[in-house]
Amino acid sequence: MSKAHSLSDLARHLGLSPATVSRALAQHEAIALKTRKRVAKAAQDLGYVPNRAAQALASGRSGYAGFLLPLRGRGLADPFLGEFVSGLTEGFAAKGVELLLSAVPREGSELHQLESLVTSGRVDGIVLSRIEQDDPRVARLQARGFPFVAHGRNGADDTSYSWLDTDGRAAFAEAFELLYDLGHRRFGLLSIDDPLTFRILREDGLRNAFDAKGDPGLSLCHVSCARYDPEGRARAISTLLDGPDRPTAVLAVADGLAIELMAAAHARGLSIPEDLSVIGFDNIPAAAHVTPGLTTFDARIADCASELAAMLLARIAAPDQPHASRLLTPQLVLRHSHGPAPQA
Amino acid sequence: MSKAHSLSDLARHLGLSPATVSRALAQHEAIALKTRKRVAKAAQDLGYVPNRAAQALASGRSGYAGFLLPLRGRGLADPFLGEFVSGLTEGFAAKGVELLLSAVPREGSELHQLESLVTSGRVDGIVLSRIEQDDPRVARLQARGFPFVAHGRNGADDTSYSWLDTDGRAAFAEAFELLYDLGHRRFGLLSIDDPLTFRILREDGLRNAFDAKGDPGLSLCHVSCARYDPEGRARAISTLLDGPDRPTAVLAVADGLAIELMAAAHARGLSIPEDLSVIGFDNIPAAAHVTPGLTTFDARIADCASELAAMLLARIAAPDQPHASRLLTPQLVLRHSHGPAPQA
DNA sequence: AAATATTTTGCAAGCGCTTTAACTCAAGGT
DNA sequence: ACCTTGAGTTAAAGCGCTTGCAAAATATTT
Repeated sequence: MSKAHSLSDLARHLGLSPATVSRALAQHEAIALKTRKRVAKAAQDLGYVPNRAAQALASGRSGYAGFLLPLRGRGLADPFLGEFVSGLTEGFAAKGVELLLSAVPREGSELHQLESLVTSGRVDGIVLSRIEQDDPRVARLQARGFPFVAHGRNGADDTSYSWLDTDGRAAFAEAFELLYDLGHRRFGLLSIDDPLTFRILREDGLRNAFDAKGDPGLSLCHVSCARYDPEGRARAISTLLDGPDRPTAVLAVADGLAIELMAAAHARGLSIPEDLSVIGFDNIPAAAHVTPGLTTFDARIADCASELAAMLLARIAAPDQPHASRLLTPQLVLRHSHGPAPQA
Repeated sequence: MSKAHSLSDLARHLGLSPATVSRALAQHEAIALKTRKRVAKAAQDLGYVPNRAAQALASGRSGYAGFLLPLRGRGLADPFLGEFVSGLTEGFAAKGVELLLSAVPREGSELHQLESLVTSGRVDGIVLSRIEQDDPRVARLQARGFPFVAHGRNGADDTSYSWLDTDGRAAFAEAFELLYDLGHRRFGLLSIDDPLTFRILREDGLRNAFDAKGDPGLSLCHVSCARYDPEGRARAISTLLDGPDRPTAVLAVADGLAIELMAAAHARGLSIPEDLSVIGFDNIPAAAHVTPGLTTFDARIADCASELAAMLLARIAAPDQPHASRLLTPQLVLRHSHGPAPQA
């Protein structure tokens, strides 16, 4: 049994035309079911695997989905990205699509990369993560009419593209209520200063809940730092911990920040949760391993990612459908980094 | 200035033939440097980006490198894989190549996946990680004469393919000496039971150093567990910790195992390093964050990965060159999980 | 100036597949 | 018996690029 290396080999072997074989393999309705089965069997037996480049060239679709991996920061060693990309890969794999990981150089322009990814036809669609306010990537892709889905959204009810997001606003409000009920009155908010929408929404959630109390005894110390600047983070944490009237409870917009805060607190001889309650966001694996376990919100990152993969494939298949959006409510994971406010 | 969407558009615009433009963009020597510059400028100005599928089809090279991501286990949330894939992506990106992440389904066959990846022409080369003894993937790829590089090696001096490895044998011997000099005599070895070569080499290193002492007062308790089985790990750890003559020093073949061991020891009221010294391998980020900091070997995973990327590209470019191999010596990172043996 | 060497460019043939439009053939209708 | 119809199949035209070979243009030699 000789191997079939190309469609026409296979067609010849079957006594059919390449056109029919191509359609049969693609499960076209027009081809008799019997023929389809016969072709599938022969393909299997002869070990025929279609050439991807030829398929792509002829059909105009590459069969790949793209993700831009920022090399700034920790890359996939960032627990968020690791889990996210893993989830994407799995979500796409379920539909036989592979993920093209395109690295954004440390100093390079993400937009330029996007442009080339799109116009070279390397991918049929793109997943964007960590959406910023008025994200230029979104604008660019929209202008091109290129299929994409985003993890995160520009405004609270943006329907101009397809997105999936975790309701950080509700989550932070919930966290505030929890801590308030535990007697906390001096709050800290540890955030970042990029225009990432997730931190803005989380901050909003806290601030709204805070303001809604109308309690004059309440204070909120909001500090933020650059995302990739360890010293900046240390400074922000120091502002929180070393100022007068140190907060008794701090919400951090991401687990990584929360964990750093905990370490800094320990270094200062504070104990958690007795002296300081800390709540994070995302539920990265480290949150469970740290001592005490970090109370945080489970964003189910991998699930979000595979859902996004499915959404993208749907968009690619039907670009004219209205945009889908999905707001997931993260579950509060109660561990041991929060507790009653210390007695004054 | 109208956009050039295809090579021939660009050629027409320049008054050259597509052939010349193609060669000019590829920096062929045969094309006058002046022409090359002129073409490059025009391409830039008109925003021309070559179609990747067409290039691939015509040239027979896809321009992608492949990596099989096992979905079993933690995917990229596994700190090793996250760092590794990050490093690969970066290494390839440096040469303008992208990484195709092909997921291996939880229950699927990695070999089948490999086969299809290769014969469909989706990738020009493949990076294999976590090599096993007599790894079937290696055999398959060798049989096909398909370019690949491996992280890890079959035997200590295998020259039948290109690999890069971390000298775990030397490392574990070094760790043993360190602990021996600190007075430890009862040793534990926490390993896994897959036929992965890295654990075999590390075990070897320890055992050789152990045997070389010829000290009758020395004992070694070697336990192992399945890689993805939490209960199995717990059992193995229990064997180590709860048996008679508990070891005073344990080497774990991977940081993850070491960290689990530390947690289990803490749970049993043992303190580290007073009651038990622990040394791991890889230096994953968590090793630094755990308390006490884990003494381990820095495998510089990301660097290995980018080096592997470069090696693969070299192989793809010159498949007939002799195989390269590289043995890196990991640095011992002294933190606080090891110390003098407790007094009997 | 002719002949030869050298550099530079172009022609044309694919690469292996998809897809439009057309074709064949057997069954059903009148 | 003839036309219609629709199911099943195919011929042929690309998709946008690379590349072997040949041709044209220019430089060098005699």
